[in-house]
Amino acid sequence: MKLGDGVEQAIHCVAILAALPKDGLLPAAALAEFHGVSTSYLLKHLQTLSRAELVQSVPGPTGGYRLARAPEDITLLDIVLAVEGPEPAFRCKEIRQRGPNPLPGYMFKAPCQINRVMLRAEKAYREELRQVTIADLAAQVRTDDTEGLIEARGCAFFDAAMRHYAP
Amino acid sequence: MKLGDGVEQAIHCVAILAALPKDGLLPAAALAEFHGVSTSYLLKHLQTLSRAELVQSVPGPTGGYRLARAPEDITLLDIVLAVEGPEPAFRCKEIRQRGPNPLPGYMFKAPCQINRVMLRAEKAYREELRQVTIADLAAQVRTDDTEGLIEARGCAFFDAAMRHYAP
DNA sequence: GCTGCCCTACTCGGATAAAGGATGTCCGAGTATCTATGG
DNA sequence: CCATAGATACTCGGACATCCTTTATCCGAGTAGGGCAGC
Repeated sequence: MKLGDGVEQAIHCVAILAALPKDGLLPAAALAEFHGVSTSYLLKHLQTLSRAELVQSVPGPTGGYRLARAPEDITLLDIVLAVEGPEPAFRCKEIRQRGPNPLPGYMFKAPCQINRVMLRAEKAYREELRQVTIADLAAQVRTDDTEGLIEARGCAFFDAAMRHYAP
Repeated sequence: MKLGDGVEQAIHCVAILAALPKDGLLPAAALAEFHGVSTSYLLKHLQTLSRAELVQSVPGPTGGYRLARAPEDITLLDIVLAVEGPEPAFRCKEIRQRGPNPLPGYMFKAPCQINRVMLRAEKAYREELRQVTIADLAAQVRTDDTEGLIEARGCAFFDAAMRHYAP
């Protein structure tokens, strides 16, 4: 039961991308430097997000990353599943069917109770994440940032690194 | 986001232990054979459960494992936390505070929104597991096992391997 | 002076090494049973 | 015949290799912009 650091990085990056204007564009190197993490490693996760069609990659010298959808349409669950993989954390190996003298398989047509409960718990977990969008997150940050300092830092950063997307 | 196989093994073992009589006792080798898993590896997890005081270990030639509490007092959450560790799956590294020109720490007295949401989701996950006891699980299995075949297999197995606990 | 072409430099993308944790194995400490011996 | 002491064999417990997933890195493919030559 451990989530990789990539999840946190990915979420923060998507949140940053959501904060810049419609045609904004940020290269991976800038995102990595801003968060103080390894560029090449962050690229890996950004590529994953790109394959999941959460962010869009623009190649070329003035390229970078931008959101592929509106912030309201990206949930935390989308990001977590993209980075960590969609399969559930608990995977029933059906060890109840193994052992020296296993009963025939049709005896176990009812799903393993343990598996059911574990998946139900995981469903609750995902449901919580599904209800939070990147837009919600941004709104919360704006509420907390009463003095506007965090936003100011972001603007300074954008000025230095941001590019414009010309479709 | 991946749970080790040890979790499944541990839960099944606790469920088996809950099914035998009050003074019943099963050695780890028997549990491993019944589930078709590595004995030494299962021992590792049984020791963990023992340290968490979910099961009780009895040394000696007629020793083995038994439950340390009533099945009603053991939840799935207890087992999962014992095996996987109590710390949350998502650990906020506060990368928002890192980077080239970080703002002073007091700016971030409000907890990271991302962290808050992730922990809330995990709380929901744990709450689901907390509400299911080993006794509930056993009751469900009995309901599904209309023909009593699974129970019969269990009895045959117990006859061969079970010992009695003399306090 | 303007236009078109080529070269360069910077971006993302996937394939490739290194590290950490999970998995699997081994040997040591302890105890109830069995055996043998003495009363 | 009974009790007791010792040896034995089987149990759990923790320390030790091994493997695989995760983490981190590097080099290659592609593209927009700038420079240069030609018109």
